[in-house]
Parts: sequence; C-alpha cells; structure tokens
Amino acid sequence: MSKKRSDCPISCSLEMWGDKWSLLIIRDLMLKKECTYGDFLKAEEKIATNILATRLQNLLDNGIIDKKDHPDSKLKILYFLTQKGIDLIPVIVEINLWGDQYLTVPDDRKKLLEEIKKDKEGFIKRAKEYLSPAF
Amino acid sequence: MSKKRSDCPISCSLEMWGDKWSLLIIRDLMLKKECTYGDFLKAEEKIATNILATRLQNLLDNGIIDKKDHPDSKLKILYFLTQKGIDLIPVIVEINLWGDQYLTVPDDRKKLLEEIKKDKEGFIKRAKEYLSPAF
DNA sequence: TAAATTTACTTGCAAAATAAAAGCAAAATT
DNA sequence: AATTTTGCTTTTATTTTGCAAGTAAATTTA
Repeated sequence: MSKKRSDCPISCSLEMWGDKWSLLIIRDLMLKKECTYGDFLKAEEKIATNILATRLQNLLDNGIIDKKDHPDSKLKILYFLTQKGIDLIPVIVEINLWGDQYLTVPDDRKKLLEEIKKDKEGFIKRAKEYLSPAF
Repeated sequence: MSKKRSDCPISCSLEMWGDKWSLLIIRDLMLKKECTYGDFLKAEEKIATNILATRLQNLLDNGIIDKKDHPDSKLKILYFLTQKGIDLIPVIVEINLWGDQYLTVPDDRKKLLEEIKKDKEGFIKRAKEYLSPAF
C-alpha cells in the first residue's frame, strides 16, 4: 500500500478495503463465511484472476481476511473474515439497504433484505456470531 | 456508465458511487452541505481536477447530487446531496465507526465521532434534516 | 500408474483509468 | 483595463485493469 492520502478515517478506511472488488470479496465472505479462490472467481461479477490475487493479498496484508488449509484437500485454501473484516458487516448492510431503496433487488436477495429490515441490529448480531470462528 | 456487472444490489450500488473519490465527495457534502468545485479541490486528499469533473458528472447523472447557482456569484456553482445522496449517510456513518475502531482518528473528527457513538440513530436523523433543502 | 484435470496462483500485454500539468472562457476584483 | 478567480477541458505520462495464457503441486481418471 502506498502513502496514505490523508488522515481522514473515511479516506484511510477506503484505501484499505474501499474498492469495488474488495467489497465484493467481503460480500462473498459474508454470505458464504468461507470461500476458496475458485469460489470468488465463480461470482457473478467475474473478477479477473490476477485482480483477485492482488485484492486477496491486500486484504490479508490489512488484516481484513485470513486464510487456512481446506480440511479436505491440500490443493484448496479457505479464506475467511477476521474480526476486523466481520466488523465491516454494518457497512455492507447499509449498502444493501440503500440498494433496496433505489435499485431493483433480485429475488434471491429479497429474503435477506426482509430479515435486515425487520431487525437490523439483530441481523448484524446474528451475522457476526455466524461469521466468528467459534461458531 | 457501462453495462452493469451483475444484479447484486451491492455491486450495482458500488458502480454508482462506490469508488474512493465519489465517496470523498459525498463525505465533503455531508460535512459541509454545499460545496463549490474549488471546495472539493481544496480537500486534504487533493483530487485531480479532471477526475473531480468526471466524478461530479457521474454523481449528477446518477441523481446522487445536484447543483445550483451560488447566490453571491455567477462564477460559482453549489453542489449538494439529493435525497438519494442524503440516504447514503448511514453508509458513511458506518465507515466512520469502523475507522474509529481500527484507525487513528484525528482530533478534529473526534467530536463528530463522539456524537455518532452517543446516539447513532439520532445523529443520522439530525444530519438528514440538516442536509435536506428545506432546512 | 501414467495422463488428464483441478486448484491457486503468476506472467505478459493491450486497453482503460488516473494523475499531473497546462490551457481556457466567463465573471469578478483590483 | 489588467489581473485574478472559478469551473471546467485538454494533453500527455503513468498506473491500473482486464484478458489470455502459463505454471506447479495436488487430485482424479483411465
């Protein structure tokens, strides 16, 4: 990571994880908890493999995600959110809620959004529990 | 704007306003309500003027911001958040809160963050009121 | 058990985006 | 009348992205 542009916490945060691809990686890890490299590549947005590799490295360097061996195969690696990454859930939730107001939400996301809208704090709490390694 | 990469509301939202410079413009408009072109240029992060112009145009096209004549000068133009832009406050607030947890917050932002942490919902409500044109 | 496939990447190159600098016209100030 | 300010645009160099192809280790298949 290059020299930071300012001391503003918003600017600094965005320099760590505030690009589109990083946030989509974080989204995937929120929906799925653990993803392999191939899982990320399979996502609808079709990230290029070199971009994925640099983004994962950057998120690892910034302590937002971590990785571990897949229990079933030495070939696979599982990526997951650290606590620092888990604490980004509220950001993703708010992006989701904004999208719900101003965009067309596909059917397979409506259930999740209903849950969020019904009890936002509860949803975040449960999501944090679900995503924590202990769970 | 080019063809959207997916139907995911997170992905679509990020394609509208989810790049670093757009979010910093939105941050400025949240802190200051109305900004001139020169105000944005003066921000700590030192955005290049051509990038600023394209970002403002993009945010205008997407209905996140609007502009009007400055009451005191025909040379100046005031940019401000539309309701669609105002509704991004919760996103910025959560980014701020994440930054508060994991980064060093400069003194001139601590007051704002204390206010947010004391009563998040109240802060958002007041900010929305303050930013609305009627206020 | 040798060949094919899968997995997590890396490399090379063209195209697109960004950054820095200079330029510009209208309005305001000196 | 000359200079400065303002909100941009244009030009050029640098960086980032996107696409295609390649690689080595592990696994599966024939």
